Amino acid sequence: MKNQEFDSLKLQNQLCFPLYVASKEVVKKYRPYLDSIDLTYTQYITMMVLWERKEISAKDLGDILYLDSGTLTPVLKSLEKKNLITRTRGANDERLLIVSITQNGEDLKKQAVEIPRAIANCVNLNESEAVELYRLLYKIIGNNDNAK
Amino acid sequence: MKNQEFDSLKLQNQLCFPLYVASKEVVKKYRPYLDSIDLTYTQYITMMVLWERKEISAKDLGDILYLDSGTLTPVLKSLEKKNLITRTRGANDERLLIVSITQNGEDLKKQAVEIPRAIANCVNLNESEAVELYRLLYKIIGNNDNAK
DNA sequence: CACAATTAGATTGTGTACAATTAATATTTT
DNA sequence: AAAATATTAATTGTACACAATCTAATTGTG
Repeated sequence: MKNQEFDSLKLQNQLCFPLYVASKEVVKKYRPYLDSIDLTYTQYITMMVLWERKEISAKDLGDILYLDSGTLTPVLKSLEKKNLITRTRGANDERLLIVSITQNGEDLKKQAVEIPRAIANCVNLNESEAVELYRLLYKIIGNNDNAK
Repeated sequence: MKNQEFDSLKLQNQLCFPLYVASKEVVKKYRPYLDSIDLTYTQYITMMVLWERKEISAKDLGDILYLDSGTLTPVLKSLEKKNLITRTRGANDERLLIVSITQNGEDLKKQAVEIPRAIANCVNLNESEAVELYRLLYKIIGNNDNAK
């Protein structure tokens, strides 16, 4: 009886914990593939946005990736050092940092294209499970946005 | 046609990304509650194991939490400094670090018991969705173990 | 027993992740 | 227009997270 009131404090009963572990474990699965193209996971998701958008402000990039400038600034500097992106200021608004993909960055896309499939093969969810997980995760993320 | 081959590289099509974001966002929700009892998230999940087990080796703790000694060593030292745990060596095996909860650590449990409910109220999934998310996450984590 | 192999934890180095602060620029208000 | 406010990045400080390496202790093997 008395113990029941503490059951919620068991690791097994917390949704946050498997979320935290699954996230880390899946990111870890990317590492060998990302090592081969010399990107970290954070650099990789940054490049994924650039592969779609070519050019974007650091602000918009942070909104998409859920990362603030404290995280993004060093990531963007390291990508610039690898000549995958350039960092310039906005012409109309000097506060904006404009991130643009370079030819080098574009070329990297061809090497990265095999990665998602390789990962999908590691994460043994079937199609409908993956769709459902995707939906539930975005429900959590979406709720969060509303709270802002 | 040609573009389709790159669709997998869109952030929206990657399962890893919402997993990574949801994990961070949910952990972030814990922060105000954990601040009030002066614990970080990593310290909190460590204490959760201790609230159940009273005493455990650093090795077993790392296996449960999916953390290695590089992460765990400083976490345990900080918990020791707060007098929530003690760190001693195994009597039979000097290699083992035995982590034991203190009375202070036990007392903290009473203050922590409200946290899971508060978080559950933030994460707007209904019961069956939470159960399904839980199952899918552990399927991912479980698969991973098999690969080891 | 000796010695090779294994195991557990600590250390080192790199890279996030984020709160809080700061600096520069732009916008709004009076 | 001047002053107050807001916005964007960069910086600073703390805390993971993990690979790689190191040290000490234990176990396995001949």
